[in-house]
This record gives sequence, C-alpha cells and structure tokens, in this order.
Amino acid sequence: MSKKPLLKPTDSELEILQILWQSGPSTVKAVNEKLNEKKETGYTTTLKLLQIMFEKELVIRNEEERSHVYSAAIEEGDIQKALVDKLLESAFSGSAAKLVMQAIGNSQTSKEELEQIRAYLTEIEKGK
Amino acid sequence: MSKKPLLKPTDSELEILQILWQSGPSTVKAVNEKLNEKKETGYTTTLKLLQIMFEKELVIRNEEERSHVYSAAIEEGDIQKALVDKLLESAFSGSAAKLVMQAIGNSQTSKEELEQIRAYLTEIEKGK
DNA sequence: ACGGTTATACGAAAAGTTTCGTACAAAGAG
DNA sequence: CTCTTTGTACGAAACTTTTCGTATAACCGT
Repeated sequence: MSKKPLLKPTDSELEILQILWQSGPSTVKAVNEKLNEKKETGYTTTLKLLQIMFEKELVIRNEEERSHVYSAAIEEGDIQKALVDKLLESAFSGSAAKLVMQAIGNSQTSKEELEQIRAYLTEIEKGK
Repeated sequence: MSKKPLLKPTDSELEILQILWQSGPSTVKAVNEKLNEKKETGYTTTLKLLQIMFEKELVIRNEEERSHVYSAAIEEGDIQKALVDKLLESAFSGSAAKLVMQAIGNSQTSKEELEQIRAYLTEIEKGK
C-alpha cells in the first residue's frame, strides 16, 4: 500500500468513471461522446473534469499519443463499497437490511436477480 | 397532490433530516446538539440550514413558541427510495442485485438481518 | 426597568463543483 | 510551407453548498 487515491468522486466525476469502467481506456473525445448520449456536455468541460480527476488521482492517463488516453485509477467495487457505506450511514442508520429492502422493494427487480441475491445470501450465511 | 416537496437534500440537509426523523419535532438547539455529537457545528450554521430547508420545504416549522419547532416535511422512506434509485443508476448500472451484494457483503451484517432479508425476499417472490 | 441570556434573521465569505472561453501546440491536407 | 483541424492547458465565471459574524428582538431574573 503506497498511494492513497481519493475515494470521493463528485457526481460528474462518477459519471465519467462509469464510462471508463464500461469502455476501458478512452480518449477525452470518446468519453465526451458517451457523456453526450445522456446529456449535452461541452468538450472542454469533459476535458477539464478529466484533468481535475487526474490531479485527484481518480484516473491515470497515457500521454504518449497526442490524444491522451485516460483510465480509471480505482476499482469500481471500491467506489461502490464506499458509496454504499456512505448511504448506509447517512440514510439508513447503518441497517443493511433496510437498504436492501428498499432496493429490491421499489425497483422492479427481476426474478433472476432475486434468485441471485438469495444464492448470495445462502453463501454468506454459510460462512457465519 | 398539491405541493411538491423538493426531494433532493444535500448531505448536510440529510444529516438534519435524519435527526428530525429520529427525534421528532425539535428546536434548533436540540438539532444542533445532536449534530454536535457527531461533528462540531456552530449554532447559527444549523439555524441557517434549517431556514434554507424550510424555504425548500424539506421541513415545516411551528412558530408559535419563540423557539421554533422544526419537523421533517417528507417521509424518510421517500428520501431513501430516491437515494437508492440514484445510487442504483449512478453506480450500479441499475442492477439491484449488485447493490444488494455490496451492501450485505461488505458491512458485517448480522445473522438476524440476513434472515430478515431472506424473509422479505420470499415475500417479494411470492408476488411475482 | 435594565442587563444578561437566548432566539431568529440575514448577508456574505469561504469552499466546492461545473461549465466554458481563449490561448496555444501538434498534426495533417493541399 | 501555410492553413485548417484537432488536441491540451488553464483561468475564470457561474453555481451550489457550508459556515459564520452581526444585528436585532424576546424573555428572564433581580
């Protein structure tokens, strides 16, 4: 363990990380295009965001080519964990059960997903 | 349906709502004291926050007494739903299963909670 | 009635986030 | 080589969120 990447992306930064996790290493142009599928965003806006994220060490970049290629510097799972923990703490008083019920209760979760969860549940309980 | 309360509390606002849900109607002083159990916060800071939240209709207040008494204007469950939906969308590509696994996988969820979740799962599946 | 204490109101600074204009450098076409 | 296109860098405006100082009013004890 040496560097400590900041584990606190803003909403915009998270959108970008999402794209990088999904698409893998990407140029600013590519990220911007993906971003524009969801909402209009100027090119330099995306660029600036990526530059800020680079400073914060949320992403790394390869500068060998003229068009820098950015990649996420942190694991998707790590961010997910951090966000779930934060939500758990800030809105569910730490009760995972309540959060889980909200998650599967509201959204129309598919039967497959429910089974997947059940299987995971069994696995977890086995280890207790 | 008449008024539409804003469903988008900031982090600080959420902390305060949390207190109001937990403690019920409270004065600024009471809220500030609770807040200070977690982190140092000036009295006028809390006051201002509550005033802003009042304008946004996140809370209501009774001004009959000199010390106004604030109450949450929205249901805890509504905010929870909104936050879970947002997290689901912004960090889990909409997959409730992934979110749930993160939630019960990381935090050391108690056996009781796991059973509670299993029961709820069964209930949901029955209705499918 | 007066002075101290306890409230609210409110403006505005401080800090954080998002957006974009402009400058400039590198690459490619004619 | 020069012009156009395609990139990066960066400052700064526009917003949003958080924090707090100061003004002022209401209440309380003596």
